[in-house]
Amino acid sequence: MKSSLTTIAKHPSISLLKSCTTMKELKQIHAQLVVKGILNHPHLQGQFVATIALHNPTNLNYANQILHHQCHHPTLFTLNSMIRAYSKSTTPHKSFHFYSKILHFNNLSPDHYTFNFLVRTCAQLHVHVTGVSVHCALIKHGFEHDPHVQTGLIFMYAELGCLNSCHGVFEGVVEPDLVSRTAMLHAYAKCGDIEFARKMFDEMPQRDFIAWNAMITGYAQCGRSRDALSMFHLMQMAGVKINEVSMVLVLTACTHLGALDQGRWAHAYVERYKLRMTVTLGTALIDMYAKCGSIDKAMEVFWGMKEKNVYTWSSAIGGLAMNGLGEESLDLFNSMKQDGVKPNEVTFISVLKGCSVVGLVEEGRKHFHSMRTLYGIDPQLEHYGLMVDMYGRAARLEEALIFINSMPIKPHVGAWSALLHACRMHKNKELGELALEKIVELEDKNDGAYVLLSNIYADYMNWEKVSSLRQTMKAKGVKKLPGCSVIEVDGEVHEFFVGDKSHPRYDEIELKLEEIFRCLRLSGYVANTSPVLFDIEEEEKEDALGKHSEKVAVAFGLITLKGVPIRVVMNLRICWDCHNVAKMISKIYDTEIIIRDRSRFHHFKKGDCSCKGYW
DNA sequence: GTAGGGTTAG
Repeated sequence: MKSSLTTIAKHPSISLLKSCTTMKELKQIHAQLVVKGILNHPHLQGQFVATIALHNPTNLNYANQILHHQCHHPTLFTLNSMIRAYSKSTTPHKSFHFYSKILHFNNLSPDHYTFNFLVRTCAQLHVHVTGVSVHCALIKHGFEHDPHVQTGLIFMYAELGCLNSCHGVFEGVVEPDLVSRTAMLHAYAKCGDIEFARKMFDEMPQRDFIAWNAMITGYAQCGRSRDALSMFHLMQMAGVKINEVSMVLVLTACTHLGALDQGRWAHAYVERYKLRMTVTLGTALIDMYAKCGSIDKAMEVFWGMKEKNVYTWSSAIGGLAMNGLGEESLDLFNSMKQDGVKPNEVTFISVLKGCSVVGLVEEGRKHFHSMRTLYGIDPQLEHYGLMVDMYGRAARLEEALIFINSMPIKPHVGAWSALLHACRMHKNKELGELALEKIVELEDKNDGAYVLLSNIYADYMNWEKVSSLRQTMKAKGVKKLPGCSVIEVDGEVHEFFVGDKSHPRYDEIELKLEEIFRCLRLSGYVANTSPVLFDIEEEEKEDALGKHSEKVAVAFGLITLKGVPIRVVMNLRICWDCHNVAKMISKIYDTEIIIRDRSRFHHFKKGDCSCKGYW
């Protein structure tokens, strides 16, 4: 018996399996096993099914069929492998089918592996009751104290947003180690308590590179990108090993900050230390370059990547669209399909942006419909919002309204906001009023909507309406989100909030701003004070406008960055006056200015902007 | 022969 087992384990089919890439090859081996009548050998069956199921997610159905039709007595190992494979798939709920099989066979009963994989499934599913039932089941079967299962549970409850439950599980861990502590740190960060996560990190008896990475992730995910970068520098100083995951995190932080210099530094670091260029790392690089205004470099990285997944393609398509290169983004979408990569809902967000930015309405409609007909993807609110935006930019406001009214789901703030933006762009007061009404119905403190409508009134010099809108905002307690702009100089990130004078070189900046406005006025600049809602004198309005964070950041850029393009990232949409000023500065000071606002890039050069006045 | 912590696009 022993010898026959060894023979089977060393069966050439098994070693062949590992290098199998195509379905055809797998089927050949499958046929051999069936012909030789050894598929039901417990050991071999497990190996075969597990290898197929885990090798490639598209093989899962095949593994499932084999199990269903040809394995009459599946082993625990085989069924566990199926649960494991489904827990990582896009249909994790199917894991439960195999769990019930384990319960159904009298000779089988779930073990610690079963529950470990099942807990992963629940984390993927994001269904609280299911998670809790699995937790109860594993207690019943006596695996509550298994350290692997416990860590899995902490991870699962973190995914479900139940910090208390994470805590409960962690308290039951007899000897917390590096792994369970890191899982807990991750849970705190994931559930929004970053300070406590940090406390936990600081109090850890030892920390390895994964613990550091988890802490950096925590900062990056709650929007504290600067802290994420500082943490990375501390990690370097502590002499901890830095791997490609750390660099993905650094790049993500750079992307959010628009910190191109530090992003370039990270790229150089990856090359110098020959870190593994994984798909994730490559994608993070593409996204960083694209969102920091260096789209050529982004595409260079993109074309240099051997392996690309749907994230990689979507990033590149979205990056091109964001940089105003709509046609190129659509070409790339075609290449993606030719490459056999199936687009998902995020890809279509990028594609629709590409259509919208160059006004390709018919093409956009075609892609929108293909989502459901060709790919079985139900459009989400974002997709509807982008369609409205597309009609709106193309000055087809009535069609935009018809589109909104024909939505099968209740139109959201985003759809109406897209219409309102279009109304501002094409100066349509009546539709603008309707859009605001709808937005306020849904979200009565939406500052952006009030500001936009008041801008429309201001375009018509209807100051009475501007002022009455201002009163309404006051009465309802609507507060404008303070503008903030970020600029990177010599690898250091400077943040400017509107009205904040705390920057150490603020006096110099103020002098520079005065100089800029003197030059601008000589060239015929008249401030467009319409975005200033306050009930103040014209001169003061101009002053408030002059202190918009993007202007302060650009002024600082002019002082510090001689002959280098000025790159600014801001949190709001750029206002019309700042847009105008940036155009003029680019001409008068003969400098390139690249501003990334909430929705897109503006490349200012020789008095013009790449957005051609549409944003 | 299976398992625990960190990563990418909106």
